[in-house]
Amino acid sequence: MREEGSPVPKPVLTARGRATRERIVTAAADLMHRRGVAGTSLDDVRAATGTSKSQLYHYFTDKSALVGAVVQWQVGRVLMAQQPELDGIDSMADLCRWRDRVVELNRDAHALGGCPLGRLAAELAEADRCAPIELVDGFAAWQRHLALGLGRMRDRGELDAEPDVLAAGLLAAVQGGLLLAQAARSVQPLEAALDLALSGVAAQLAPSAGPARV
Amino acid sequence: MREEGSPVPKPVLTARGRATRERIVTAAADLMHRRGVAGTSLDDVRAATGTSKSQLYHYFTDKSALVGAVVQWQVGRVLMAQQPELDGIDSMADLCRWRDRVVELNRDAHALGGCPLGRLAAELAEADRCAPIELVDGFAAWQRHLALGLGRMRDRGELDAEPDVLAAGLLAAVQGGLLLAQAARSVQPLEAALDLALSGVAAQLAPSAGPARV
DNA sequence: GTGCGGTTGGACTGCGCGGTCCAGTAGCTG
DNA sequence: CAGCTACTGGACCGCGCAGTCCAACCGCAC
Repeated sequence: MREEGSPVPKPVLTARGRATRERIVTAAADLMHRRGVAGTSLDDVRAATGTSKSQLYHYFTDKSALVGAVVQWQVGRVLMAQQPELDGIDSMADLCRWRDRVVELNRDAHALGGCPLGRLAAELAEADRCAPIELVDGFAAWQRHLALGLGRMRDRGELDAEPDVLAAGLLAAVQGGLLLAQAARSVQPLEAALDLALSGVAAQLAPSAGPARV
Repeated sequence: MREEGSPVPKPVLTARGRATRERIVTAAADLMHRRGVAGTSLDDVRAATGTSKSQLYHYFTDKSALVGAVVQWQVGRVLMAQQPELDGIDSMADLCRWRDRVVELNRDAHALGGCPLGRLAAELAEADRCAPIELVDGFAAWQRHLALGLGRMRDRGELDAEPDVLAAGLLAAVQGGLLLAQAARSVQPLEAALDLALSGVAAQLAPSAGPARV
């Protein structure tokens, strides 16, 4: 889904070019996370990166192309931040460890900013226009990672439910929890959301495995 | 929280004035729900309401004041749309009926737009600046309605958990589910989120009551 | 050295935005 | 009727925005 031979001409970049492009994307991602996409002007990005207007338009056709790159970058960053807990899910205890990791990440950020992907999703998905594909793909990838772990649990007979549906519910709990956490400036809603969702997962553990702590 | 003798002079409004003001708020709420706050200009509102610039500034000191009024109006509207299911919660079956109502509302909207409050929250709560008080109050009111119902269940000995925490988790499930539903253009994530959360509530029913359908 | 293409700086443009201002009208009170 | 005030219409302003353009600058190949 990246680096493929796309229909666009794909301008060749030197090492210096790639570095500049990445500087732009990371700074833009940070600004857009803090102030929103609409609240971030290209001049802001220019000032934050010490670049010039022509550079922005050299590497990106327009602002929406930059936003697309930011979305892709944030998807990778969010998934990376949950490693190795996300990919290591193989039991109810692992799931709780992942929960703790997500809460810890939000606590480190002082419950500010919410989820970068959630923020982008809320702002970019308008009623008329569809959410950018990169964003939908990002959520799908996140959900798939969760579903893989839940699938392992099911295959071992520990879990008795559809992994994809559970994963969607867990992801929603994260997003909703982070949204309320940001509004309330407290991690408490995130913890409540995750605990309730995990309790729902635990309720569907196979009887032989017995109940787990939540 | 409304109509109190606030420190601002509170200009007296005639019947006509009130009607115009309400026309502005409702149209602005609709536009901001569809295109976001930043994506809605005062000229858009002006055009949609057939009013003039001076009228907007006659009833609202500036755009942020209009946004505040929109938030308050949406809070009322969202809570109203869930009546009577929201206030009638008194058992696990009632909770499921409320779930069905929320899903139905989103299905009617073709899974577009998400929750008006969620959208406003994501856009207005920036990392630096706090979310508007009206919005935080709105979420708190919503959570309180849920907690009241859960509290009734607990008082009857049907439920064995903290109503406030459960309510926060449920609200997060709604918000996250709606966010993902909007991104995916499908009610499925919302259903998964609510089912998982309700399963978590069911898991905390008092033993004597026995498990309920989820 | 020369040539060339990726790269950079920054002035410039057109426009849409939030916000201001003032003159005019509707509608109520006496 | 007069007079007051809420209300309305619309021209206007300054600014910040996305996007354009062109001249210069590297750094590598030969």
